Amino acid sequence: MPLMPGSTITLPLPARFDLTRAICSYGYFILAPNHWDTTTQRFHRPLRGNADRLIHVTLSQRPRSDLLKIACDTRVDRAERALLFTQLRRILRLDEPESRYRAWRKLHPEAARRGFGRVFRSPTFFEDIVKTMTSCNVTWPNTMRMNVLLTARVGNGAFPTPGELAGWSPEKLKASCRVGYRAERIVKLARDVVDGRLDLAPLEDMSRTTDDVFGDLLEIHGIGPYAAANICQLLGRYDRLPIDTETYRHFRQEHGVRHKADGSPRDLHGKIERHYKRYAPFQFLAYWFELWRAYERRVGDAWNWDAAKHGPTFTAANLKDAPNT
DNA sequence: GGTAGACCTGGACGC
DNA sequence: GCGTCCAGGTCTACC
Repeated sequence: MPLMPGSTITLPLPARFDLTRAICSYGYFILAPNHWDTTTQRFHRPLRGNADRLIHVTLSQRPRSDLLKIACDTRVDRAERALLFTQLRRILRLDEPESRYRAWRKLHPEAARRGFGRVFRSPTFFEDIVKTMTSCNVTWPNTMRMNVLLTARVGNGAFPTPGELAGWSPEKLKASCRVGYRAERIVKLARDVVDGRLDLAPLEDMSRTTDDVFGDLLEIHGIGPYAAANICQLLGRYDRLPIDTETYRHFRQEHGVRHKADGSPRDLHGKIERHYKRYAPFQFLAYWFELWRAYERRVGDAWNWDAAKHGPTFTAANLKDAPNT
């Protein structure tokens, strides 16, 4: 992505922050419109400025620097700089208190040594919900394709806003972006947000309990137990585990649980929750660190993953027979 | 409360 | 090239 002349701004970072680790920590970092350049180790994506105008940013950090460098492809004013900071703080989880991550590092020294803590997410809560919808009941390469098409055909190069998606019919979205039956759910979500029937702010309220938020998320059409738990972690609530078939596969391979000893899926579900309970309230981070390390042992460090080359390898068919060495 | 079947797509496979 | 099967999480109808 060529850099156009524009503003370069900086954002202070907490001690020990590592941009590479923070970005390359969750699969969404290779979903459009995110782009991680494995050669330069820089992160590109479009963000929204005044009146939702597009601003392409390139993020970089010098070794051991406590400043994030943000190169923009256009000049930004003070108001837009504040908008960019809000979105970037969310992506990098800089809006979460550092004390939480100190507690996490103390609880899990191995993760601390690897610099694993802040897990990548989207610049807006809405994008995280839609990305989660596109990751359900579908293989990972298909999730990647849906996000490419949503970005290209609805968002004109950026991830679509609720307003943009609300203007599409489910039929047109299905045909154009290959999202299948998710089209009706995505459009309904967008329209509910635009029309004020769904207020996302209470879901981001960290003074509420996770059980409360989880229950509200289940009220959203298209969000079931797995998606709600995943959205909880995206909201910074790590005490819920998004357990899916990939979790089952990983747990069986990583912990040597045999099929005969598994019992029913519900039994295995309970076993998984009991296993990670020791890391409360950071169960998700412990689980994800373990799963992410298993992926890296197979295909190399995440910061060298190229979307086109490595994306298609993350399918159950490819992973199920390979040992977690 | 539990369960079966439909939803939708793309890839794998057999012919 | 075509048809069939499969993986994936959620919803709905039914018991």
